[in-house]
Amino acid sequence: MTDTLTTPLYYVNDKPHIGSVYTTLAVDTLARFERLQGDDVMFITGCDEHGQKIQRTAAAAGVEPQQHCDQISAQFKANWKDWGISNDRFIRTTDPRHRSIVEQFFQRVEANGDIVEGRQQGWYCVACEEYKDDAADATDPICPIHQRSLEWRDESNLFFRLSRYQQDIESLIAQEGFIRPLSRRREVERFVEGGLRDFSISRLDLPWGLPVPGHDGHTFYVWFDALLGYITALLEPDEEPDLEKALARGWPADLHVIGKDILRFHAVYWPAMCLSAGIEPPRAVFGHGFLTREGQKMGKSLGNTIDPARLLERCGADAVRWYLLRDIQFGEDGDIQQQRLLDLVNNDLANTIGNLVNRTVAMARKWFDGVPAPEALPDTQHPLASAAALALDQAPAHYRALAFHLAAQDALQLAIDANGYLSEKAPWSAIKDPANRDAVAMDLYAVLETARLVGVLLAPLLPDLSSRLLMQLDQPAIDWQRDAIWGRLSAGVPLPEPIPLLQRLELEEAI
RNA sequence: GGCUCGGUAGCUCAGCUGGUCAGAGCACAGGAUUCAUAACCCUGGGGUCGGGAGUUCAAGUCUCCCCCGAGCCA
Repeated sequence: MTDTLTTPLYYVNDKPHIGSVYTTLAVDTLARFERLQGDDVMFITGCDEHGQKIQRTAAAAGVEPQQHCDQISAQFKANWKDWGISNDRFIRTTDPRHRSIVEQFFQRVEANGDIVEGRQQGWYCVACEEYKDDAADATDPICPIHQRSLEWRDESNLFFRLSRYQQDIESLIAQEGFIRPLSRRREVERFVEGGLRDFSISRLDLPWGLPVPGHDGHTFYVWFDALLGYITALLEPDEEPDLEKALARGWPADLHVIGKDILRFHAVYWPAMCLSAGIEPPRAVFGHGFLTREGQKMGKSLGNTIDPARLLERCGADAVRWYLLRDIQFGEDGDIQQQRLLDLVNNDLANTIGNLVNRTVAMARKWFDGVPAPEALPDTQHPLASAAALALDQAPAHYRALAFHLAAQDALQLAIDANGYLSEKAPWSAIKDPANRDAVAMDLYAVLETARLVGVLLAPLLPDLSSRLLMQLDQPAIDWQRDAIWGRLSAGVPLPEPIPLLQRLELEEAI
């Protein structure tokens, strides 16, 4: 059974921004968690490359649309590599196989009687790729989102008969867990209650799009073809594009993770399209919040955007992942603050966790040449074993619920407990009396074992830091089922000289 | 303009169905300690819970109105 997880297929209008990174880091964390659990995961990301907006952006840059798409999507691909994203697929909607999948899908929908011709006239925003509801006699209406003039369109389009799926969609979104977080569900419910209207799925005279089979001059509306990318992505590399084969490789998707702004497309339009084609709708959609910066909305016009590449270079993936996923409740809006990023990364990662490992390994080496081997290993009654059991019990549920901030807390609290335990036992004093040697050995073993479990707990969230941590204990984690258990740390083995897990961040200038 | 979500200590937020709910972390101040990345441990100050009215024996916690922020729609 494959768990299919997706990010949105990012629009190649511009290079990756921090919001795309945020979404992708979250899905990466979930994907890593599931793999550690032993689940078979299909993690999909990619790019959405059609539409008038792309065509015009390319024209403005003086290049062919395909060339533009090649450039931008290559940036996305490289970007995910730099961030260490563990995606299994990177799909581009200009992949030739995608066209074939879209055609097959469309034919099913049409055969089902859900495609009708209609006339659409009104004011259109190219940036939104959407018709607006401004009055026909309006003079020079402006798109409220993009602050740009709308264009008058009057054309014959193909429509998808969404209205036929009113009941199906109502019962789908009523399902527990289909729309998450729960606080976002009502918004969609209200929209659906208002009555679903058929929507246009094609455009005339738009060369940069996939042609609609059997309807000369029509190309698919970007949204119609983009969402199908989730299915195309399931194909094995170089596999012939067959819809059934693709579906067999991991459909339905278990979870689409998206920004809250495109919830409707994923929770309403897309499931209806699937139903029409006789395909199971996705199992769940998670709409997360937006990021602001120092209390302000980020935007080009404000000049306060964050360049992800620069952020990565300055801070490193561990630090950014920790800050974004531990400090912001995934689902809610969040504010990025540089000082706070520094405080949290330095306190939590460098001081609390990093220093815990460093000091404990140092003591173990100094007095025992490695992991101590006390006469009796601390059993599950040990206070740290109880603390670890609690964290190991809670963290999986937190990861599964995409409550990354809570999963982070689970691991962090365990490290805090271990630091507290060290203070309480003060092995550096106790060791001065040879009579205490075995007690100290037991204490240090317990703390090292706790540190190891902190590393295991952090593996999905901070893969790099986690592997460095486990390396220092000479216990690389491979499998959660096997390693997330108290007492697995081998006693009596030598330990390498400790290296600080994470250097404290110092940022003079703004990121 | 309509809908949805949010507005709790300087900052980020917990507070479910109303009665130890006024909390945590960070920041700040003081103390203790030396194994360690000037790290770790302990203690403390600080908020009329966006504003107003109402329901109730009792309201961050319910109702109504208003203000601010975000998203969706018009």
